[in-house]
Amino acid sequence: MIKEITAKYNAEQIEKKVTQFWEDSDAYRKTREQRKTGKKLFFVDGPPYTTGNIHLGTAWNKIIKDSILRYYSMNNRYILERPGWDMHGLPIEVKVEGTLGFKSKKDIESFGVENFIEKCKEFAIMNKQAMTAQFQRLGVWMHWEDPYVTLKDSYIEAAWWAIKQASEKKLLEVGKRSVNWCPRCETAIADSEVEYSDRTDPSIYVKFKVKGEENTFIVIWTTTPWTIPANVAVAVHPAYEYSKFKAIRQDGSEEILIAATELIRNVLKQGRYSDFEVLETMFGEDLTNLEYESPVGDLVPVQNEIKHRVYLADFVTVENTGCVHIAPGHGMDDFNLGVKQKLPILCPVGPDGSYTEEAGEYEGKNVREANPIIIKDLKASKRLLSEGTVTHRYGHCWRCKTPIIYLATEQWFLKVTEIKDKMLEEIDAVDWYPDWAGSARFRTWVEGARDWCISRQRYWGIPIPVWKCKKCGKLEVIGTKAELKEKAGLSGDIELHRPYVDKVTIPCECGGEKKRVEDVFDVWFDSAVASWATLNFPQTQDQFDEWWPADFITEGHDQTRGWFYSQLGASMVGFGRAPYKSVLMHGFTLDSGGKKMSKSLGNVISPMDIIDRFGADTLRAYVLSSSAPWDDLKFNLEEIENVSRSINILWNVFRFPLPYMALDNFDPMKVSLDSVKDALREEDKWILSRAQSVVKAADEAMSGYLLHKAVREIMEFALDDLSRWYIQLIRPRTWTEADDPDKLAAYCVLYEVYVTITKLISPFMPYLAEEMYQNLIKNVDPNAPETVHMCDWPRVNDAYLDPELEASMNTARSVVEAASNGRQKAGRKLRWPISRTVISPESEDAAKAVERLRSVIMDQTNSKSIVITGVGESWDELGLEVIPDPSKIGPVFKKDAGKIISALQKIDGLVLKKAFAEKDGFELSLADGSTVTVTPDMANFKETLPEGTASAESDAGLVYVDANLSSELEAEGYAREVIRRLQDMRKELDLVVDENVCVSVRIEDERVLKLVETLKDLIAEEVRAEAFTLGCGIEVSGDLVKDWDVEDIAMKMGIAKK
RNA sequence: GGGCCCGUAGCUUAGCCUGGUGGAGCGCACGGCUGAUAACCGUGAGGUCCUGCGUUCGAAUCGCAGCGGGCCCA
Repeated sequence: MIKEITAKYNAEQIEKKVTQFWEDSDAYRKTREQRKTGKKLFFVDGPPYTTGNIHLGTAWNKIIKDSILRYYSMNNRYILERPGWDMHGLPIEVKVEGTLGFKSKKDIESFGVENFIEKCKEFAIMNKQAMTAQFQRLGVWMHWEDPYVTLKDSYIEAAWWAIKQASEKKLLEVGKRSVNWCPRCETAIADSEVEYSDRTDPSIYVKFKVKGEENTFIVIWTTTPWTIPANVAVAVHPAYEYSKFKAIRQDGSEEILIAATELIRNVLKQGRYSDFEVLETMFGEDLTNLEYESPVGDLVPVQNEIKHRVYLADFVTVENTGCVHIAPGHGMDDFNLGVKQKLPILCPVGPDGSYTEEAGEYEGKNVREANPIIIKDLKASKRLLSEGTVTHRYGHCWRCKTPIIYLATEQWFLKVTEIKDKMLEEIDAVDWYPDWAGSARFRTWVEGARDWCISRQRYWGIPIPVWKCKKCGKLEVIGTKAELKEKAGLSGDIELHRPYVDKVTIPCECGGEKKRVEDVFDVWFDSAVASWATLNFPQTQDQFDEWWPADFITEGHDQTRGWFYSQLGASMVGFGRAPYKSVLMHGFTLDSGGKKMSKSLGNVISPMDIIDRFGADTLRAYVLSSSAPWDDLKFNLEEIENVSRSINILWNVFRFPLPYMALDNFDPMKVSLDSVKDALREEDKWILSRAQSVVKAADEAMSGYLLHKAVREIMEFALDDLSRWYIQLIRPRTWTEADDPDKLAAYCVLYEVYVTITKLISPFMPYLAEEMYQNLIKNVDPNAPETVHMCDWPRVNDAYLDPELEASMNTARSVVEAASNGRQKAGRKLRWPISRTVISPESEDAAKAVERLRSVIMDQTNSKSIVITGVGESWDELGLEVIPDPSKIGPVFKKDAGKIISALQKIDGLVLKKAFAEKDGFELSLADGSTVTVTPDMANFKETLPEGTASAESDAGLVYVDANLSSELEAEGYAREVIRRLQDMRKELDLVVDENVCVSVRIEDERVLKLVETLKDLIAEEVRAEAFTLGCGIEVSGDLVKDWDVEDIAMKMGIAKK
């Protein structure tokens, strides 16, 4: 049977109870199991890093996923969705280093790689467990017991398999390149791991002395003085004009400088020269023979072995000097130019960011610390033209925030540039939500992509499965653990992590021994293989054949460069196609001011705090409804409170009929909607239609992943249509005590609508939906599915759809609002009945609507009758006031005009208007007995309201409220006032709803007393008074006695409990 | 510096694709209701639709330029 429920929505209690229920009933597993015959849907979860607690962004991400999957499941999709965990990589190494107090790789080496790896593993597993619990509290249904984890050997094999594919397809390459390097982590990092932020660096102009020319210098500019020891060339633009000019100082000293002509003034300003004289102009290409001397040759001997020259390059811009310092060991462009021109790739800097022996005098110094020393040396050798600082965007390591440097080192690359065209084709084959996520954003990113540096000189990651012969240099790429064991001649099991796998050697054909190259993969490569790793490929084939590729994935827009990209790249290598068919790109969570949440700004909001305060369903409803998925979400606590209030109303809606239904033993299994068909009122049909329309709208929204629209539609229906309207309309019906069909009809309709709405909210507010479902449906129907999440999504029932009725109800609601407005103008409270509400409909449709919903309007306006005039006609009781027009009367009647005006104002407008309608003049009698003829242009008309009435506009047309009181109406008004106050006192006494009482009421005003006496029985019945004394000067007593002022009439009321 | 997205009332937003007097919710003020009651309803005030220029009879809507915010990149 349907049960009564708690007065207040208590999220914590409900969520606890439902969680327990889901667990006890094995609800998740059964729900998936039940859809086994449905159409398959393969979802791949983008794995969060196991580095700590979940944050608002990851919460939103999982909530979106869960809502969509629940919706799909209810639509009979058989879903595969293992949650994933990204458990390798620098993010975790850096955290573990932090807890151990490590500062560099040396600390790790002395701690022992094996110990370090175990710590990383421990850390990742611990966080995985904590984060799992947090996701579960959000109500997210995924296969938590069997997630995919990147640290498992089987997962590692999935990555190895991919890299072997790359090798076989000649897409894997090893070579020396200039890469982003973190001197703290002592590893290469990918472009995608570089984070840009402002930083202040030196800004220096340096003079490179031209060989064989006295006192002549090329001027370059740099923000990295530490790269000067690695300089091998200067680049100029072939098409720019350059000048050789004499720069003269105040003291008369002179130098001959070379720079772009346009930038001469800048160079002069920087060097504080006072005058100049151009000696010669030329194009960049004319400068290529120029040779120059290193400014630090004395300190860095290797510099003296290099022939420094000027080269041409298109990347040179008209900034600073137009001559660019080239150090191929320390810059991407520099490196490329170096390769092209076969320049020496000088890189006198070690992995820890300190100069090597090659740097001569600077050996051992850290490059950042070396900046001021080099500046000092340049100054000493008179090669420094100017010195300053500049604040610019500079790359930092995404994990430890150390400023990156570029180092030319040996690295492994995936040759993305070779498969780029096919990748772009695949982008077009994928469905993107919104469309521009793929067509604009992702496409632009892929178009600009470079080869992907996938090697890292670290410990905690998937080891790169390449074994290299120490003797002959031959490389061997291993695809699986079995292959490795076979080739190495191993029998027992091995773990594929470092350092264990490093110990495995493979005999080489040449008689030598192959050892693994020491690098591990870029952690982005881990998640890149998730779509097949989660299907246990390459270990098994059947699941892969059955499910791959993914039907759907969804992640934040930062994943354009991340997971959307890495997956596409790896999958192109492995299978030559995209691993996903459709992608929803969602936004970021920002603080209320639109700034990103970060620890340093101190504006981070924990989703767990929100759940503790408001519950998971509230957080879910909030993040889903407050913005379109792809827009950023400005987190706003006030809005959470609003959503919380809305859910409380939904709870009240749900709760409202339960006591009555319980009292009446209403059993929806026995009384079907069909059986009360004939008793349905218009409003019943209306809410049934509305429910269908909402299902339709929600379906439409969900088909484009417009979760915000779906949730808004549903909530609006619950609040606006159900709570604010339908329930108000049916309240009196639920109070009738007899078993009349009218009440039953209301129950049945309400029940039907509740069943629908319970299912509608279930993907979005799964806990609340379950709580409602168990009481409303499972309690009365033992054959119903065990959980609401096993139910089918409501299907639109066209038989209930009645768009015309929905439109009519809107009109009727507008009329009621207008009447309410009119009452306010007339000063009559709703409690006091009015004799008539008059509606002057402006269209046939409006008239029909009002006619059809006459009884609704009558009830809600508390009117004794509803009068509808003809379409377009005014209410015939309106008066017509004549407004004379002095500007027309004056010229005709001159000094008599005043008399005419006052006479016109006095006559009945209706008479005058009628006369004008018949002929063009009216004989007006003046006060002195004479008559004049006035013409239609001399008078305007204004409608006037009868005494005691007021009007307001509605969608249907003008609405008039006749608030004039008859003694019957007045009696009822006072009676209602008395009833309401007695009810108030019953409430105060905390009486049970049907508890009888004894009531006494003293009214001093004789006239009012007489009026009230006429309705004494009604009052007694409404307040359940067994004994009711009413009179003037009587004794008032009881358990509660109160004095009241009712519209300036003093009353004393008492209630005595039985 | 580039790509994409966002900018509408104090706050959160609809409308923008397809041009025609900007609509909600919250908050505020006033009023109402009182067997959902720590709930609910009505009315009102509140808008340079980020700014400027352009297209057009007409621009929140289309175009261009700029400003602010976000993500990504250089």
